[in-house]
Amino acid sequence: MKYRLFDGDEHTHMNKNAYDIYTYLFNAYGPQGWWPASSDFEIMMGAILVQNTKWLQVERAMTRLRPYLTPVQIDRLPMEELARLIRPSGFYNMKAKRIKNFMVWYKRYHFSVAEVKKRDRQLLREELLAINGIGKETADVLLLYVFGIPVFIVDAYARRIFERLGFDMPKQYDTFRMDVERQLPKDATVHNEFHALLVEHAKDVCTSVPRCHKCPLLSICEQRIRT
DNA sequence: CGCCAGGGCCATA
DNA sequence: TATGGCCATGGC
Repeated sequence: MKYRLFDGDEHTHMNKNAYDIYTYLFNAYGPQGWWPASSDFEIMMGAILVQNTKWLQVERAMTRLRPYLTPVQIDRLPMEELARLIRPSGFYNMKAKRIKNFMVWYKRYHFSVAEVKKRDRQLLREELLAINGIGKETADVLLLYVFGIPVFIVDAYARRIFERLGFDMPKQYDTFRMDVERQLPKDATVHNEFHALLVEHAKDVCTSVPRCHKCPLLSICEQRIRT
């Protein structure tokens, strides 16, 4: 038996589960104040470094990278040197190249977040996705946490949590993303917190795939239609 | 020891 | 469209 997340009329209360989950998590954990970085550029680097890696490894890499943590310096850094610095994050050759690819794009905006923000949202997402090494999740992290655009980030944690709660999951990234976005206010702050809260919840209690019967979130989700 | 983490690309069918 | 191999470190 599975629960359906996104069936029915989107204007009925039956279709507000994503927002109910958000509300529960926010009340349980409080505001998270993400992304864990002290500058926009650090968020950009972190977004790439965290690909399929634990955050602890990103912190190690970031510590080594911090003396060079400005766009101009990273842009100047030889690929081999960059790879050496970010080694603890794993996949360091790939990621060094991906950072370089990203820098080529960012340079077109004169390393200015304000410049990028002038761009149309849809176009901006497409531009980011056109960079080799920037996939949908990484693009959405940048859109949300750097450029303040309200998007739902579909990561392994989000999939795992919704899966564990018994939802019949959309397979496609954008399908899942848009289904959730439809249920939340188009507010960057809400999406910012939601993603952070899902990560927090995942690290807290939802640490493995098998279904959890104790999670308090289940009582919220059980109000849903059964299939 | 083996498993896997806040992915993404590319080749193949 | 959908898998599978690949990239690589460090914690458990």
